Amino acid sequence: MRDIARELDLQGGSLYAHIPSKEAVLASIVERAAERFHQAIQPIAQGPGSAAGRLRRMIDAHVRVVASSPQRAHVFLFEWVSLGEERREAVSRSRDAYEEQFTTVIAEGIASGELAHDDARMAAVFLLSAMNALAHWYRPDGPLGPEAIAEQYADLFLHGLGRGITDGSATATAGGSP
Amino acid sequence: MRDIARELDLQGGSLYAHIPSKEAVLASIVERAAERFHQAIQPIAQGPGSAAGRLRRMIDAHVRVVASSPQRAHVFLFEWVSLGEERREAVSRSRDAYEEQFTTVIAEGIASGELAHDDARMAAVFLLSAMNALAHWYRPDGPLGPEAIAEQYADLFLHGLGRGITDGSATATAGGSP
DNA sequence: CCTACCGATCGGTAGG
DNA sequence: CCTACCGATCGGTAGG
Repeated sequence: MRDIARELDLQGGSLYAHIPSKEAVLASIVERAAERFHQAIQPIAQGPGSAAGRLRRMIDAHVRVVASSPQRAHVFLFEWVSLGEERREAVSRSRDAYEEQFTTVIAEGIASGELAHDDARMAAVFLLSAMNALAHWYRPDGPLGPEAIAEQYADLFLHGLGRGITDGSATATAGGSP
Repeated sequence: MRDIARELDLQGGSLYAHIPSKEAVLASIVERAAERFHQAIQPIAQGPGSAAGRLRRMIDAHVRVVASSPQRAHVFLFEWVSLGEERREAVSRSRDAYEEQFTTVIAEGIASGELAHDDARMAAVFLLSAMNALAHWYRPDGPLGPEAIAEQYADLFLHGLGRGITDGSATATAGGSP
């Protein structure tokens, strides 16, 4: 808190003229970050298009949000556990709803025969786990931009490493994306 | 530290008759955990078998190590960043070597034409990210055991969600594993 | 928004 | 391994 105060040219205690508590600040950061993720994904998940196509765009959107600020993403994705019980449970519900968007699109793809797997929720957890780890290692000055990472992750998720029949959109020479 | 002391029926300060510092204790936990992972994976990676077969067994081994103690895995996988610079860099090298085992097997599979992807390292990061997140959410009393999770993760990694030609070992009714 | 301060807790040490 | 304690730091508050 004293670091934050210094950054604002305030004395430590003076912060509390503006905020109720340290936890409230963390909660605010977490909730704003959550909103960014939801707003990026929702229109795609509930919009038109094949399941695979929507997943590809959802992966791109999610990766972009993480890459746009890995620090903020880290707070949302990993530091929310430090909130008190009440707020932590609210965030937990919000995260469940977010995961559900992925699960639903995957389940739709499975139901239509477009995709193949027997546990849509596990597939969603697998995908989100891989994407969220980006907040640990992504560096804006690294060799790969968010679009390239998103494309590779989409290829890996939709096609794996198997030498299956591809639909033509993936595992190519890694060129233009969505 | 006082919690640890209490658990040992000692006074807080008495701990320091046995250990040099708090960081040394963390380092010890991290290094022992690292060894478990290495020992589980190395003989498989460098042993015989097809690349896909070895990956399947490496995934099973890694998931089992995480599931055998999610807490210990959490310390190794996520809390090593709190170590001082010197020890942190040593752990970082150890983690790179571990990742490299996966990268190598994947690259071998690509070289032989058994697997298809153009960036073996990214594929390894993708896989390890998904598996390591288990340390966040795996519960021993959950519905899925480590074998079932490992099998699903191997299917997802090797075949994705696409409706490609399967090699017969995966995406079946989810029965017996390696 | 500052001054001045609170009680609690932290990792760690001296001396026995 | 205990007693007794160190200096530093923590989130937060009273009173102006």
